[in-house]
Amino acid sequence: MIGKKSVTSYDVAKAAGVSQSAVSRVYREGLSVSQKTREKVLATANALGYKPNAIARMLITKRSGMVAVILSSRANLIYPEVLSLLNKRLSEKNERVLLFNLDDAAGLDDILEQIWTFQVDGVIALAAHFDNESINKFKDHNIPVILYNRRVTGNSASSVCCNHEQGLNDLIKILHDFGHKQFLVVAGPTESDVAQERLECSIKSLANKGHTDVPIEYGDFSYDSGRKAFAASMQSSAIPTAVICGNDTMAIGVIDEARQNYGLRIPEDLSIVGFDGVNAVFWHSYQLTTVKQPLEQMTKAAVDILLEQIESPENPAQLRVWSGSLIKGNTVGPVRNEK
Amino acid sequence: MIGKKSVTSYDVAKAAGVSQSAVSRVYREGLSVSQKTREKVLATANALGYKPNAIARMLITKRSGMVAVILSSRANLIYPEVLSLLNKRLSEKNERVLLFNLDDAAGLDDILEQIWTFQVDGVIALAAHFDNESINKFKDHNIPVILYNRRVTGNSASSVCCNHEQGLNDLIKILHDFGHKQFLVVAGPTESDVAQERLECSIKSLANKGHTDVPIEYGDFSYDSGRKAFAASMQSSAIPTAVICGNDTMAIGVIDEARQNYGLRIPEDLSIVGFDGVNAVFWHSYQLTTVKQPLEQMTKAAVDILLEQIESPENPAQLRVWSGSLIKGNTVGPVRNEK
DNA sequence: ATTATTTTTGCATTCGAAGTCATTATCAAT
DNA sequence: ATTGATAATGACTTCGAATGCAAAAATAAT
Repeated sequence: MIGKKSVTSYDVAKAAGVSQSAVSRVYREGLSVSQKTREKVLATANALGYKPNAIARMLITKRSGMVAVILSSRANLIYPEVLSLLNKRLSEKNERVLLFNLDDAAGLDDILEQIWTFQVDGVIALAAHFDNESINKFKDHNIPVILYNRRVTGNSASSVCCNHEQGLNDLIKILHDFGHKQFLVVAGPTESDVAQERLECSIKSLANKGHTDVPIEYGDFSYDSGRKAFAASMQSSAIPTAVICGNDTMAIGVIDEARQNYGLRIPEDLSIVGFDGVNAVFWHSYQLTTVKQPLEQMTKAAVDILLEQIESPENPAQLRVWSGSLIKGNTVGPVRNEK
Repeated sequence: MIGKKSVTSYDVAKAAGVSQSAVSRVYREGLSVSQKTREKVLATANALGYKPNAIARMLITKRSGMVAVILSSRANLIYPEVLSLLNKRLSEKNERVLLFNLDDAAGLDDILEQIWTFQVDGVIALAAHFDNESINKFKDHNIPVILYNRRVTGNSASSVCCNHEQGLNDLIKILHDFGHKQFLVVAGPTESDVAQERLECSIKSLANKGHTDVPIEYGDFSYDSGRKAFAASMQSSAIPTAVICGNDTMAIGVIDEARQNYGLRIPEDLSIVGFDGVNAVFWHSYQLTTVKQPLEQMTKAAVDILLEQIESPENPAQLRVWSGSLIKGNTVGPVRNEK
């Protein structure tokens, strides 16, 4: 019962009375095989239950048909959706997803090692801990990399990004036009590039409107960290009337903290904006004003660019940026006149 | 520049002045190599940047070092967490995750095909559309399968499950003890086994307490479907005082629908329970009473059992069940006396 | 020192499909 | 019928590491 040996192309060849090469040709595109042989091979292959061995094929063709996707298990709620979209698109292109979790810088070497040995065709990276030095290693190994929401200096890797600057400009314009003057920025973890970029864009955009020295609290993208950040801010001297959060989940935390522990009404007493556009922003209790990342476009482009680079590695790296779409929720309103 | 050819064991062998076999042996466990050669090989390998080619190794050893994880992109929020945990545990055991998305029955054949050709060492399945017939095919291919929250008749596959019956008994006992008599069950999609089992357990448990002919509304595990289900129920003749939901996300939808469109207070006017224990149940606006799946235990066991079956395929399939832990939120209370 | 024993080592083969190349069959044109 | 052009075919080699086996070296026992 362990004698289950798999059917090989030789078995099919023998049974069909042709050569192994013939069998191989039948299973590849655009190779010269007569109609007769093709049918004969397909028939016997079917009868024997033959399936080409992907491993053997990888070895000789140097194409594994696998793309490494690297992500953090961080609280950033959009990653599951991104992953699902990526997987769908990649499988349309006949590539599989080999998944890697990168939570702290320590695990990086291990993952890189595996990526080399598994000879993946390409890499899509969504992880936070991913330094420039590592990115350059991929060029040495001739493995194309697409960065998701992370620009890189130099031309070593392509990237697809949401236009955080534009999104935050939109959000901050609304707040500014409503007359807000006391802001709080709740930033994501410092090791995250996305968090960093959103923070910088926020500061810059606020400065453009004449708001400087805006206080900053740091969180880790999680609900609880949003609550803590707001609570900390309320202990300080500068009480905000508008909070700009590094992502939606923290924004939701801020909403709950403000309501529960400070009796504030949203948006009458406090305006709050987030970023990402996760499902929960539409929930009635929150209705967060935020910017939705164009995930479909971004993932589609990520896959398209990656495949293009796999086919033609000499093509230059490219950067593509999409604007997010503003979601007008119910968490922003005119500043209340302090008595 | 395209001449980047990878360093092979032969290259190392030549440079180190030993045979290719020697190099190979250095990289495997428990094979006879002298201290001297080991060091010599390791040193030159390091100098040349040699990394064993996993593909070639797979071909000869018949172990791919990859486990297929099959999941639906369904709204079930715990999957991302499960996936992350599985990935972590599997990588500890030196196995990688090859990811497959199964959303409708149509895609199943394609996925199976890929699983055979990629010679994965095992499969962990969390997907809804996964019929018994397919499960049996794995036995033919000698590929062990672990089902997540899905029991199978016969002994063809192992499974790890949350004890839905116990969890629902706990929840329903609370509702019953509070005097509820008018129930509504909001079930998940019929094609999901988890949804099906939770529905059956709910019906049975309610019947044990003397509640029969309980109305049922069906959703698809999403927030919106929870809202719709509750709205539909309110159109009917039997107005519920307690709602038992097939998962947390739908329960949250029910809460919002009840509050927003029917002006009901939770739990004073309506009691609601969910199932899963996702993060959002702790959010202040909801504080859902629910049962948390023991994900850590389940994922750990899934991986342990899988590895065991990979090592010893003759071992019988096993079923392991854990009780979930009750989360006492704030969405359950005594039934209000109708005027 | 000699034999017996164990440990190291390299040769040759294997895994399964793909691709090169020379050969043969097929068909059309003259 | 003969030639030329094209399509189809199979023998053989390749990818890179693992392993059975026999030979060689190192060690132990006598």
